Amino acid sequence: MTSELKIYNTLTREKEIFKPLNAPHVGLYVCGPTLYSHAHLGNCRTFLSFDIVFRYLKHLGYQVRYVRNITDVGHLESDADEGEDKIAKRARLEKLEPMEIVQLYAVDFHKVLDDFNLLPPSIEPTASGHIIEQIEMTKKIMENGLAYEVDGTIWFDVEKFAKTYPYTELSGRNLDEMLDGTRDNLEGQSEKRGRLDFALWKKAKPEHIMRWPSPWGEGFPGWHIECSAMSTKYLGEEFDIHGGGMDLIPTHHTNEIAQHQACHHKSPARVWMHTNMLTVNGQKMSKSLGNSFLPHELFTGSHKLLERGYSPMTVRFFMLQAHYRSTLDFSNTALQAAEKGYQRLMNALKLVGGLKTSDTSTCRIAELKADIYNALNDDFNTSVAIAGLFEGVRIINSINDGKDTITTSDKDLLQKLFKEITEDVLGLKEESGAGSDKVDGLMNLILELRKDVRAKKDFATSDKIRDELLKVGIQVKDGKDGVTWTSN
RNA sequence: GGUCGGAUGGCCGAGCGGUUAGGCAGAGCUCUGCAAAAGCUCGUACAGCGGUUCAAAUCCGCUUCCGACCUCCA
Repeated sequence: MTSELKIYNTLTREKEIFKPLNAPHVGLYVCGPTLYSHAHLGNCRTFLSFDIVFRYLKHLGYQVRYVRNITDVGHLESDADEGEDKIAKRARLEKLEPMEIVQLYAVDFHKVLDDFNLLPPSIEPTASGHIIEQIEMTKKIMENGLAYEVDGTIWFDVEKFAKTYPYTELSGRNLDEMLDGTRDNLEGQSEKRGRLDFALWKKAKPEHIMRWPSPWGEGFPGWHIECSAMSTKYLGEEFDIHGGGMDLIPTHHTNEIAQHQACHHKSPARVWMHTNMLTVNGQKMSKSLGNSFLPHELFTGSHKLLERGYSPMTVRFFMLQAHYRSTLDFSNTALQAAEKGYQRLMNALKLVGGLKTSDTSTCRIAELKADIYNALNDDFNTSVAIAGLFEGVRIINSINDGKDTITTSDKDLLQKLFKEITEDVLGLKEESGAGSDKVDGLMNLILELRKDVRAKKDFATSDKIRDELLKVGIQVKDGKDGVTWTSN
């Protein structure tokens, strides 16, 4: 019926047919957030993209174990040796326990992802909960001769590693140029042998709050080792998909692969997926540039660049209208367009169940279904899938207007398709107050009264009801077959 | 500076060798007490300059802009 699922693999730079290592099981690992501040919208886009991957794989019948870590230790501010743990620094500033901060942002993070209707991952491991695994992995890399100790800190020997393994495989960079470009700065970097070397384990300074005992003294794990340790623990030495934001490719993911190979002599993931950045006025949204949006600023419209607020589902739909490997630019007009489109889609979804059926169909539902699945199979092309859905919207409205007809079996197919793609795969849901018994009851009463006054041609009262309802976000529509209403 | 990506109609955004993307906005029509909604019709775009080809938004080259990475970043 439809094509096979193809996924763009950063490693090979092409779309490949997806073949799980141990079907029907699929292992998916995504680099999660570092919890030292609120997650901004750019972060959300990445997790949303992988939410689609997770949902669609499940929809196709795979049993997916989706692991997304939480980084609550490590992550140095710079790779200079006076680098300070980001979380510890923030803790000192706010006079809070590091774990208190982590907790604060973790709660916020989960709340936001829930607002966006992201499915929780199967496992959400924390770095602090896997110190032992990280130490064990570091030991093994040392045994394999690819790491060395300098004063309680363990460094990964990139140049030595690169003699037997393709270190720059993922980034496509030229190793010699990378070494050339940085060699000048080696002075003052006395601890490590090569400028590209990175820490697997860092010695803790006396003032350092987060610290754990290790064979090399008290310290904390390096910036990349957590993902290697945790992905191996929960998904095995080799698994199907590893993902994250594009900006992780040259350093984090490159080093992750290196560590993993140095330890297990094989590459961790078969497919590497990377999402593109969210931009504002053409520039990457990032904390350091100060152009990042917090989700709640977007929902309430409190950000200075926003004219008003936009609902989580509007934003979700907006992001899904672009492909995950393209940049997506954020603006008021784009958001407003998405809001309208999203509402139109949801209205059709509500309409489809009540469509009148006929003996014949004047629309081709099977074809529409194939188009949508082909789009999703083509590297999760939600943009094209949504275009297909809008073709369905047109069909639904047209049947509803009595201009097209549909058979019972076609209607069932269309309804199933709409429900599954919109709700299960794209994760869009109705978010208005509609649907609750109380609101429905109130609306039925109000519309009943309005019907009475209209029968008496009291249009002044009739219009007043309609206008006042509109002010609270409920739109009344007088159709041929009675009155309907929508809420936003 | 090095490396790698982009430039698509008023806006957002797919497509990446030949066929309509889609959404929003705009215009007209139908329906309607009015409105809204919905349907139909219309806008015929691919940064510029060369080249390859029967055929290019899509491939190649050059130019101009823009961005990302090279330092933590989703």
